[in-house]
Amino acid sequence: MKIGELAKVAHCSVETIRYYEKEALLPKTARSEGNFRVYGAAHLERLRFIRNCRNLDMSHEEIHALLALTDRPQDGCGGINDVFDQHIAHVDERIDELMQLKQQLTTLRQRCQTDQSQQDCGILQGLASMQTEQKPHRHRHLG
Amino acid sequence: MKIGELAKVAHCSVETIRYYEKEALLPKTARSEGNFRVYGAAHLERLRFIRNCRNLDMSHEEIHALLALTDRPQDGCGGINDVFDQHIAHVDERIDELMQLKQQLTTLRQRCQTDQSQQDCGILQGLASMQTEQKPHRHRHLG
DNA sequence: AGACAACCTAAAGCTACTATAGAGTCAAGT
DNA sequence: ACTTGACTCTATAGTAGCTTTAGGTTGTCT
Repeated sequence: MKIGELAKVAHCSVETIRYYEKEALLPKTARSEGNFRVYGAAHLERLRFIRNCRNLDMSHEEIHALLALTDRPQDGCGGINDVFDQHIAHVDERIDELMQLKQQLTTLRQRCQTDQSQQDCGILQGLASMQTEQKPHRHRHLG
Repeated sequence: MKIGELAKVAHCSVETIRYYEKEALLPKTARSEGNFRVYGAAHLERLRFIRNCRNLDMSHEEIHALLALTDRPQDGCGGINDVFDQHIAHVDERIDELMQLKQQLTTLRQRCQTDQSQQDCGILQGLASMQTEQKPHRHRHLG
């Protein structure tokens, strides 16, 4: 199977596959005579694994960790569970942050209900006058 | 006021201020004899505005739009309200996505409660076998 | 033989910064 | 006067996870 077909069955772009190879999430493949990448079932399985992890918003770092763990099947799955639990914790944190954010936005939004003069716009007043504060920086891969 | 002092009172880094200038969120300032940037109260106000928007997770694009609107005070604040409403909608969408994600993660997590063999690990089985699907791509600045 | 799709590599672009390198400015202390 | 140290300057690269672009090669069809 060539890269285009793999991309189709795995529902991702050709460029993404080449990118994963460069990032060592996927191994380097054999090449055809004309220097085309050649893939088999094992590659598809690994790519599916990666794409599923990405759909769960895991970072490449987390996926690398998972793949390294699965490369040592004799170790059991405790480490895998740990990576998973940490990721769930990340998602929880981000949800909490966004809920607070929404609260702030809604409160501010209520300060201007109509299309009035900018002078009187409660949103603009709020944005200009709020005390700017430091935000604790968050987990980047969850935005 | 020099850049270091502005950074302190606005609670952001010197580098961020220079970056905002390059991005045209802040105007180019006058310079001192020794080529240092010189700021006044108006700059501080604008920077506070920007930082407050960023704390509300608005993108530079959104902030540019807001600033352009405030540069025409005679237009009223309807456009500003629109930008705000759209941003709130973005946050809502992202919260919904993360809630669904959490649901998936939790379900998957329940498939493996103990440190067992990888062969039997329900999480690994899930990651390997789930149908990979296209995700609608989300608003980048909310992660 | 010529056209066209699919493939190749390398490099730049995206967001919103942060970090680094190397050089210049300025005020205080000796 | 000289040095030290804090602050400033510009330019460049790095971050995550791709996407896009440019320019060239391979393979297939007519």
